[in-house]
Amino acid sequence: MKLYPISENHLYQKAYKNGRRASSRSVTVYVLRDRAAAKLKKQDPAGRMINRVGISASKKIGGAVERNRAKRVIREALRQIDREYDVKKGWLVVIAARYHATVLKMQDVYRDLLYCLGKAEMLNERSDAPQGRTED
RNA sequence: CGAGCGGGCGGGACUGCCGCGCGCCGGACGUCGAAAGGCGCCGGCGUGAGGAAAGUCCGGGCUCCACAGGACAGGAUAACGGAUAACGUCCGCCGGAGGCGACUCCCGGGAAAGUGCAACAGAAAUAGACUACCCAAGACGGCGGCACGUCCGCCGGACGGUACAGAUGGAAAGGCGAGGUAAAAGCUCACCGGCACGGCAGGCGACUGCGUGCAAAUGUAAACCCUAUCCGGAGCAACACCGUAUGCGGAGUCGCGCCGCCCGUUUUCCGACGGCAGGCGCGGUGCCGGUCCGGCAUAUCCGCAGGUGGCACGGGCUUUUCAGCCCGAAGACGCGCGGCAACGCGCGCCGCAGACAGAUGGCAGUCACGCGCCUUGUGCGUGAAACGUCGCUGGUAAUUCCGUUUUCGGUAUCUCCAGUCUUGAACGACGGCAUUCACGCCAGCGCGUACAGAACCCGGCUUACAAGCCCGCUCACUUG
Repeated sequence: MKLYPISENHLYQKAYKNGRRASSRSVTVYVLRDRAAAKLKKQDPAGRMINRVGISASKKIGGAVERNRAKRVIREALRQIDREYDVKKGWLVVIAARYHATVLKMQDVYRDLLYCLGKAEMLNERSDAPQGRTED
């Protein structure tokens, strides 16, 4: 999956204010239905629905090295989840890193993120979902 | 070996799978398009963080503001000589301070232009006279004398003279000695110290040594200040271009006075009122990012939202034009030469990441290094203890030989007992698939591998930094 980043600040504000929220010890996830999803689908050369994702790591969790590390780990976890599960499309997803995201291993962040996405009702039921990983 | 001083290196490595940014190539794919091509997708190749990328403290390049005006304000620097594109950086050197020394220092204009401040203590704080010392001269008072005067002698206090002594203080207007005096004082002299010099010698110079002269001079300039030198301001969120048809926000299309054209209302006219293009003056506003002077502009302008460039070395040439070639460059590396050094010159060679929610990663494994465990080990080594054998010491019984009448003494062999780490004495050698302990090594297991992420680009400074390694020098000792 290619990541489509959110660059507009007001979209972050909307997601924080109006989005569904789910948090764990390493990440907090905000999701909000993307009003521009249809337009983006039309613009997309492949004509697919996409999620726009923004990963936020504040200065609270550390310096530039720690913030980058948190973002990379979260991005990698999200990539694996997207490959192994059926994530709903057409949403704004904002993931805010918390302090533990800088310390934990990717597998731990993966579990946290999966839990949060499930709680935010972003996962479609898929019969082969949990076992899909092994079949690959 | 020990204790230090100065400088440098280093910044984990590899493999597999899955990914990311940028560039190039390929594609029979998707989409937009008339096409060229754009955007995407798939595949391949190349490339992709630091010594500090950090702090943003200095200096430059570059960009714009009016190519940068005048004055003031403000800021920075501060011995001297050099290096450099430049610097507050670097090198050398001078004086001072610290250290036995290697060496170090966020030590370095002016307090004989002015203003200020100097707590406490102390008699006194930048000048004075409290205690103290002194009556030689002068003044005053008292007493006495006679030759009675503008006289002489004695005494007094301190009007007066002095600043030697006085426990303080960072500092008491040089120190110490001699002379000198009524008492004293650089008042005079010798030595030492200080300051000055258009004096001599050395050095490019700061300065040093010598000489001559002088007696004025407490500290503080990280108090104001003065002197010299330098600095226009802001920064890539600069700035340029394309879109600005659009959205949002802000300021405004102006105020007063005078002149005056024209129009309207009213009016018989004069005149009054209103409108309006223009001119002049004053003001306002904006810009010339501190202020003033001076200048420009005055109707639309400014800011924020998008994209491209800046910008990933620069420039030029060319029918290989998504390419090729050439030249240059405060840049990196190597060699040579010059210089004590910073550094310079010449030659060779390289010429190297680039986003805009921000790429350079995730996971697994192997190895390296460090630390811990080592009651994880049929592991290895060393040491100690224990054990065994031999030796040795003491005792003991028997036997041989010698001395001896015998008791007994000596000597050698040997039995048994006790001992062989501190004693009365011995206090050593060897051994092990075997016991215990300690240390080290090798495996094994576990943990750790720092500080930290380019954002226009260079030169410095400062700060952060795990383990490890190297070079030069100093002091102390000669075996703990």
